[in-house]
Amino acid sequence: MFVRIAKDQTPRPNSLHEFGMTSGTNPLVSLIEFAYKKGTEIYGEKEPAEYVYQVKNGAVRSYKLLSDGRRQIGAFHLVGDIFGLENGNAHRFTAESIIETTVRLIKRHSLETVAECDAVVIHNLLNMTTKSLQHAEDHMLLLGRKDSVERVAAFLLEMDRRLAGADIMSLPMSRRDIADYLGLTLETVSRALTRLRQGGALDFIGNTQREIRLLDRKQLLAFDLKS
Amino acid sequence: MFVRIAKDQTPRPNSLHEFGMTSGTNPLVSLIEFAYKKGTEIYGEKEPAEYVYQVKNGAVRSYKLLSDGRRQIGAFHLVGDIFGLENGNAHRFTAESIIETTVRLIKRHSLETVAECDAVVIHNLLNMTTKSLQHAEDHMLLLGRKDSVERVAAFLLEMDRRLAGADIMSLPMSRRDIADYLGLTLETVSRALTRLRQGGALDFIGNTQREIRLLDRKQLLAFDLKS
DNA sequence: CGGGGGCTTGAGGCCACTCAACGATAGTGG
DNA sequence: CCACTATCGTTGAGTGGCCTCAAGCCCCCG
Repeated sequence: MFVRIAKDQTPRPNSLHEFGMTSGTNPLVSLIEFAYKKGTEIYGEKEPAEYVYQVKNGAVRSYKLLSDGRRQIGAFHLVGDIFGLENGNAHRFTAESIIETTVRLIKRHSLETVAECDAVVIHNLLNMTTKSLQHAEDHMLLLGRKDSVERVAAFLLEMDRRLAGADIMSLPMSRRDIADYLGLTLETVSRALTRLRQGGALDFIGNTQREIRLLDRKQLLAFDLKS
Repeated sequence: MFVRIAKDQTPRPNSLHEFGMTSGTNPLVSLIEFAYKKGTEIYGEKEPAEYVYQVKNGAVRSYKLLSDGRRQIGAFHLVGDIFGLENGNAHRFTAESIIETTVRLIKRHSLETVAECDAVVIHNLLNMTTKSLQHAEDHMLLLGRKDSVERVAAFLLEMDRRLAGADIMSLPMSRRDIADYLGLTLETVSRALTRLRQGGALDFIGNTQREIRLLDRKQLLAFDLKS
């Protein structure tokens, strides 16, 4: 692991911009980068929330554990996503890198300082929190009321949307991660994928099973019978 | 159904206070009351969000539906709770009164107008949204990874906490509501309650089955093995 | 080449669901 | 006051979907 100060001043997918700040607005906000090897804990549940994070490269899982080891992944954070944003003082999830991952860090304290003065910033914080809430609400419906094939279909469509673009999507997470996200076991996820493949909705590419091409989005959407 | 202007000026559990406003601060905010009979829709999913609501009396369920009728209740709103607060323009749940219910209404537009000027108000909006998010996150763990008895135990403890006080808690919602909140069927909820009763964790009071006395909170907490 | 991790597939079991019957309660109208 | 009905809750029997356990394959990597 190594730390380095962000050098590139390209104002592209920039944390400051995400929060509604221009680079010049506030020199208080320190913006550093940090790299994690695959499977490294970024922060733990109930740890004090010192930083807010943005994925620059890689992918992150946020999860809760029960004492006997059962795990529920609440969200995957992909390139560009901001995570670890807490309103209280402690993190409510454990966050781990799924693959080799680089994140941008913002000191929470400095963000709060800015937020107090700047209505735009706090407005953006509200928008981000609302987005997380919306995702959680949809996920409750999935976890409470959908069967395994419906869950996997919804997952694929979500990843297709969020991995934005590529005809073939390359999933960073394992079957176990997907299972713990969908409230299933890895075997059930595998069987659901097989059924969808046999039904012609998708196909595996390459020799690893994490590259998937969606052949029939309509069929997947048919499993996504929202309201 | 009837509408009437709120007469009582007791500044006690007052919507304005909840949003961080004193009564005198802003005369723009209209504060009216509305009464719903049992089982009445307050607003529907995807309807434009014109009002924000606070339960004065009664209880409300917020739910999403799948096209084939499967229902997931995302939250119960009890006395004092604020609901229907959206950041976007549309409601993301359908809200229905569970029993005869009186709510206070605030025009969303007027709230937004105030929020733009008042940092305290928008800060409170952020806090409320965060609270909802936290609840949803915990509920995902329940729906994804807990068995039926654990879910029912968690539900009872939540209601015990939120119905605040009374030794005997009087649940406003039916077994079906509880089931749709916990991602179970009503029969499974009933069986879980029976098991907990036979285990000595609780007891039914009266001839209706909705009045429950918790006899052994420790036993219930033992099912609530969080992290 | 051996070992380990990830994925698939099969066999069997269990927990929650489905279907059904029954009792209790509350509301309704004669 | 008493049927009559509808609603709600419990309980039982049987089913089914997902989980558990296990084996085997493939790929990567030392």
